[in-house]
Amino acid sequence: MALTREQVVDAAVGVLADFGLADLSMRRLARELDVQVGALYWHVKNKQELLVDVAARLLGGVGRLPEAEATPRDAVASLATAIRTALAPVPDSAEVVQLAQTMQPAALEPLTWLRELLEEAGVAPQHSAWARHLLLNHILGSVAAQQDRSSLEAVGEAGGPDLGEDAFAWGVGTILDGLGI
Amino acid sequence: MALTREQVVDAAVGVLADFGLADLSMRRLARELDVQVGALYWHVKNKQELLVDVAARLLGGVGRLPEAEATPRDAVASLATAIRTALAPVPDSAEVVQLAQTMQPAALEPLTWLRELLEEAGVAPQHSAWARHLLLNHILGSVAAQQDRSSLEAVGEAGGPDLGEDAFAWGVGTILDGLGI
DNA sequence: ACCTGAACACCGTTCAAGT
DNA sequence: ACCTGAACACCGTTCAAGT
Repeated sequence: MALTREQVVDAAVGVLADFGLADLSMRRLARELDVQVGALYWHVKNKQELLVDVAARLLGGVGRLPEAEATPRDAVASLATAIRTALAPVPDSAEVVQLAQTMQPAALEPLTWLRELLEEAGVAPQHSAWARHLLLNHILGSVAAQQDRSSLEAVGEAGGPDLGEDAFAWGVGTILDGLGI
Repeated sequence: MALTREQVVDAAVGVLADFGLADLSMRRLARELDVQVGALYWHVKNKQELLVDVAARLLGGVGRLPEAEATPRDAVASLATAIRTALAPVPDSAEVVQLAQTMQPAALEPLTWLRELLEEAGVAPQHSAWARHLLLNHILGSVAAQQDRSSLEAVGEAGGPDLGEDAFAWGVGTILDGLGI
């Protein structure tokens, strides 16, 4: 039975989740799938395009409205937290999402919802794109910092102050305060 | 006359500034310096350590207090802007600084001043490390987004909304508002 | 349509041996 | 002290040729 693009993305997500981006090579993927490297290029144009699919898959489980929120501000905070929760357990997920977002912004739906919710919460349309970026940089930075910290700990080095859930929630609150919503 | 570590860092900064991180390889550097690859490893432990030096050099021109600022808040905003201005013209500088900051936070002095100025401006010590991260993620995200935009334009693709100086200043203001300083 | 085999043009790092 | 030469173990991508 022929290999599918789905299977290639599956394998890529698996390697990323288990070993990180440094180990996610086309050749490693080919080995994992018992196929020659060249075969992958029939299913994906190149590695970057594959990573866009990987990022989309990582965010695939993030729903638009997990539950009816009390306030529009809570809806924004809740989506930001859902995105962070989806990325947190996957090493280097922030880098992958950043790359995907640069190459194909429309492919990452939950990130576009962020802007819509911000506008619904009262952010002016001229500022909502900037506000989305502000929030997204905080989410991705928070995920990356936490992962760097745990990998340094694994090597026995100190990792600076804790940048876990508390810092994340505080940062989201600070940004939303600054936006006046 | 023998090669020096300074010259290796110089060459690395040059290649980064002119061609970007993708072209900054140890072998490319060796070619540029008319030397064999192995020679570089007498002067630097590995590529990552070299990139920490590159990042420190990029931020080396950022002074602690460019001028007496009217308010502590202005001092923070002014340092943030100076950091951004130093990084903006160098492709992939945000990635390099992020890497360096993860590996050797103390090596990047201007980034540590950020926290001090935030405390002087009234941010509580328990929050100043988080606040510094918030601001730094905005600076680096803003630099990266602007550079991605211009490289997409060079390839003839649309790059989304403008994320230049206006967006940067607005973001800094929003964060400082959120901090209540 | 889908894959193999093989090549092209690269990487970072190490290290005996030379000067 | 400082560098060369050469190797080791990798990369992403392409493409004729096979089935």
